[in-house]
Amino acid sequence: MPELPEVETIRRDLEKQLAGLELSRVDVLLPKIFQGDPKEVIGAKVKDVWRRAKILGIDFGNGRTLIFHLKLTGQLVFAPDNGDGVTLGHPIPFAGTELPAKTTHVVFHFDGHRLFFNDLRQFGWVKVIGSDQKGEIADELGVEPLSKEFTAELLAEIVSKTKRPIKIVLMDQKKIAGIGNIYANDALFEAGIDPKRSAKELTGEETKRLRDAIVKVLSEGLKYGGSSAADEAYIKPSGEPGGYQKRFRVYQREGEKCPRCGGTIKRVNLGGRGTFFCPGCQK
DNA sequence: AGGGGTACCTGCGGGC
DNA sequence: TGCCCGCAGGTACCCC
Repeated sequence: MPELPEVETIRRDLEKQLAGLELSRVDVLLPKIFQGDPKEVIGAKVKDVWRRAKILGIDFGNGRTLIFHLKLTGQLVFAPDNGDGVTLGHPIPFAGTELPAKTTHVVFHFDGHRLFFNDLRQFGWVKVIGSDQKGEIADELGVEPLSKEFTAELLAEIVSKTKRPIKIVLMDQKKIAGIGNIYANDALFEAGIDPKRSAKELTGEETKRLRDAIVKVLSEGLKYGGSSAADEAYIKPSGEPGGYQKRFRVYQREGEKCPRCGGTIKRVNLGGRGTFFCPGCQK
């Protein structure tokens, strides 16, 4: 699922691919996922591609901005336009090689290229806003974990305010922005902390370890171009998968050996979500 | 106000 | 074989 490293990978690719291109046409195939008027961005040129938490934004020269949330199964695929549609060199999850596919909900036409928004589960969305409204989105979200503002002190302050399980807190976008299930599980393993622990009970030493672990796993996710595990939809705009799934520490590794102590990785349910950890070395 | 529960949606695995 | 049920999962929204 697209979390901070996946969305940032998409952003970096799209920034190069879309630079200076003019949007000539928008096909909205599933109206409920598109909010606002697509006509407001037609004829405008791409000015900037940005990310905040798991939200991706495309600023246009006319003062309008497209924002996307990929939720669980959203995909953005950028490919040269050969007329009616696009044939990819390799199949992508839930869409195959021919685009638009059944899961394609919006098609953005640029000079000689198309950007496809696909989403199997239809939880994701696209919205047209004024570029001056970007701040309203940012204000509702917590600290960016890969920014210099994300210090051990700030994390200590965040965890001190709630008794909820630490894993739930890591995934709370209003507190820390961009961490989802994959990186929450792996960061807690890296820090040696049990995901069920009450946030406010963490010691200063544990908070420091956790801060470093979050930065480490997110940076590693980014380095490998995100995570494209089995049954996950995420791919880069080119259609290529990421590589972090090969480096999962505990995520989706129930029953396997713990890479640190050799114990067995367990799965429990926390806040309705699959939670993976090693009882042997996460205390 | 923090926190718990539920809906949104589709494909798939398990059970019979 | 094939159908049906239940489940996964990020976030918004409702309610206590």
